[in-house]
Amino acid sequence: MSNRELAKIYNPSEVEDKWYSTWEKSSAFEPDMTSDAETFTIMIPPPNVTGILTMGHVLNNTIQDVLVRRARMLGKNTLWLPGTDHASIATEAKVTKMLKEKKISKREIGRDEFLKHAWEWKNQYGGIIIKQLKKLGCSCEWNREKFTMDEKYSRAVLETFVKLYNDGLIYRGERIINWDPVGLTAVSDEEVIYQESQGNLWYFKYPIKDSDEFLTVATTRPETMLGDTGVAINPDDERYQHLVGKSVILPITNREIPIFADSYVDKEFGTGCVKVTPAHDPNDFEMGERNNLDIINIMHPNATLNDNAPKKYRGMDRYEARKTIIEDLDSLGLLEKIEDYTNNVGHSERTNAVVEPYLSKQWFVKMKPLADVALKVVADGQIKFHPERWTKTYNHWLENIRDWCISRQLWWGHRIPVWYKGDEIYCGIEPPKDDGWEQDSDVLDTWFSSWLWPFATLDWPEDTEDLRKFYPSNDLVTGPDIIFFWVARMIMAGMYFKKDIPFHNVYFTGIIRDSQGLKMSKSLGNSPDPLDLIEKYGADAIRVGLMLIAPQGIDILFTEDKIEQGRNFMNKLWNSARFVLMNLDDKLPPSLAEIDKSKLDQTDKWILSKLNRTIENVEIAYSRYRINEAIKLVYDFTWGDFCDWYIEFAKSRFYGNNPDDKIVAQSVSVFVLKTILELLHPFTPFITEEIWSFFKMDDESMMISTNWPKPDSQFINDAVEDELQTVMDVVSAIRNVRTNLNVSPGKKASLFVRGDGKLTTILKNHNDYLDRLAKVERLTVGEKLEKPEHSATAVVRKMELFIPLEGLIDFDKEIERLQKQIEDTEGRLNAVNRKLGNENFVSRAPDNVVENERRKQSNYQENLKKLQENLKSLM
RNA sequence: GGUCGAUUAACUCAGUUGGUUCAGAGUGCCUGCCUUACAAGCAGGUGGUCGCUGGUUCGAGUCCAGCAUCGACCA
Repeated sequence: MSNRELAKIYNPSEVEDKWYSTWEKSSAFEPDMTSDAETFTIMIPPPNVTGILTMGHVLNNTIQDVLVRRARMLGKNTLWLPGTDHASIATEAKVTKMLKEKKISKREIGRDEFLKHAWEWKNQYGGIIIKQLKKLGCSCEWNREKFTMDEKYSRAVLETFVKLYNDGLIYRGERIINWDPVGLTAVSDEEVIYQESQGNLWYFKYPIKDSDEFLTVATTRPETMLGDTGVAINPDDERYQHLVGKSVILPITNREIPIFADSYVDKEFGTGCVKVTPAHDPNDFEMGERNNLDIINIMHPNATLNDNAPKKYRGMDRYEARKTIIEDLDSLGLLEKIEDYTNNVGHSERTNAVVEPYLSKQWFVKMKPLADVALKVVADGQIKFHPERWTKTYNHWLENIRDWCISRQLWWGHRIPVWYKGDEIYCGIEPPKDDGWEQDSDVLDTWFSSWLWPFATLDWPEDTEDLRKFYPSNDLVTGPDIIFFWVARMIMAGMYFKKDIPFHNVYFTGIIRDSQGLKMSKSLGNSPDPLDLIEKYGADAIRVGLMLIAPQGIDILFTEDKIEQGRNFMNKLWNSARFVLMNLDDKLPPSLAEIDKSKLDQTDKWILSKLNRTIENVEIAYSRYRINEAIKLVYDFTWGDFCDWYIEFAKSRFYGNNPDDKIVAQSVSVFVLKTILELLHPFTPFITEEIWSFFKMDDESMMISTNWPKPDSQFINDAVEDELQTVMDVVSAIRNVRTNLNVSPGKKASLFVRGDGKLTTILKNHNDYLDRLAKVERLTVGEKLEKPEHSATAVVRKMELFIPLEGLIDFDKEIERLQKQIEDTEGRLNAVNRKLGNENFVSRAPDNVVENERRKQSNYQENLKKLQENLKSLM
């Protein structure tokens, strides 16, 4: 114990860095490799190496830290493994931009030189977010920090590629993929974000060959008509049956293309005739395959028109070409009409460019076999989702899974381990030995490395001790927005490569929004910098403020006053500790275990009962992953029970003249405070460690490695809780009277209580407390006591309280007050009477429920009678 | 169009298995207090037909159906 006093106001910045480095120095975050204790593992969702801390990260990582710190206190061998991913597209874009500013062209310097710059950039700016997580208090095991492009990790990525290739689950194919014409790379289906936009539907007339007739097609992308190689109609469509087998002359190009029937065509949409462009639309591509159509690619990778287009259009951007083609068809008299049309346009997640469906040769993973296993382990409960409803989304995606395009036309990432020589293909971790081979120039999708995160971070495929000890992990905490990108794929990878689930529980957080309900984003500028908030309020305040409003999987509207609530709570806790400390003698009191239990005051028993009840409920909350409930319980206990009542009760004993009792009060205060610190530590690590240092005994460890409190049911005592509740109700009633009648707070009053002896004895026994908390100077009780003149009245638990306030009492106010109470009681009584008047209720509801209603009825009746009598005596 | 959420006090949100103070918390607002832990505080108070309409039930904020509004994801 230290003799220092606590400052009047808690100052977080003074203590946070101090404790963080103390923890790090003492290896508090490291697991014990010699221990046989049960392990607890969390793998951090790796933030982008280019990223900075957002409110989303704060939410997510606070939850992880809460789980991890509690597990550590529960004595588990705990590993929270941190790291970052290489974020292929984002990083490459950033580095390219940086080079451009230095007038260096990526293409000119070439791949190797570019990668040198990229690594330099990564080493210099990457991982800022890691330092920020430390500011937040995250107790990650930094010695094991991983990056998805570490040497060992990269090897794991290549290993999985080669295995999947050899197992026939990876193939190369020419398909329509989502092409990002700005990033100049393919992206997967999941990386396309659809946004509704106001467009048009253009109706074009295509002349039918050897006829004066036309056939009208509708399209949202007129420029693709240059690549049309057919026109399709539904086979059941009576209107066009006669045209099947004939052909149209494609305007502008004057190419002859067939009219054919395909059941894909929707009779109701547009005219029921569809222009078919196999090289530029996935559905058209499939129709093309079914019907042996030509494939004509009319675009360069940057979405300008290529040499397959007529000369006039070559080199035009797709939108310029669109405009020109519409004009040209119009002047040919082939533009029938234009309709407004709302369609969903796909944008690249990274560059926001409009994605072009584009025919291209790419690498794919065959997903069906992987998906089936992943479905099973969630369906049979091996992996649980919290909240559970996300399993529906998960199942739906997996049941309709499509193959995963994993090649990216980028340099920053894991280069595809495939080499070509003529028609020969070689796939292996090491390059082929002989000459003449050329490696595939593409890299792999970043998610193709992060889906291995749960085990590649433990140095798989090596059979390491870490891997044996810490896989599978326990909990994954992440946002539902990456359920497909990451969660589902990790489950697939775990089952395929490790033959075991990667984690047991998945906790899906909500998404943080601003007060308008908008998603926080850099471009909107509506996201506060968490570091500013930490600076201003302290990390603990942010953590607790956020946890209080973060129910499972529900979006969170963030405003700074939530953090203020957290800060206020920290200050309250600080001051309660300050109070306890300043009422100790020179040393810590004996521990609760050393105190003779028969010496405990009723208020001691009361707070211990409340405390143990709280611990029990906190346990239940954790078991259900109700993190917000757990913190709320501790918050309410600390503020509402310990500070508002127990400490106030204890003042009588601290300032009284019974030294033995004072020591008991000290012991209980310290015990309860320390238990609060234990319950709070996962949420507010810094302040609790700081306060702990003032109260810890010499043989006790740091807060971070103390034991998690166990509920002790022998302390739970309904009778004592009820007894103290009576006292508290009387105190509240007197305060109410005093305030309403404008009695100055310091003025002492007498109290006369008429009521049952059993109840009034309780008040007698707690006379001191009534005095201290309600300024009751003299207490008189009796079953037949006369109501003193000029007294205000209140009814509490069938007792009538009379407070003589001669000269002070304002009769009108008192009448008003009583009338209000009468009205309130009448309302309650009516409700009960209605219930009991219902014969069905009385005969069919369980006895205890009916009994309870009867008890309420008689209470209300009695109270009402007393209130009415008292009112009458005033009128 | 499909799936899943949300709708409770002026605001932001809790509310488990339908039944005990279940109609709550924080913020705001009103009144009074710098009461020797804390004004980032204390005491007291004002706020609500629990989105709408039906149904099940002795009993519905809670379960079911439909509808409305908002949102997310998917097509």
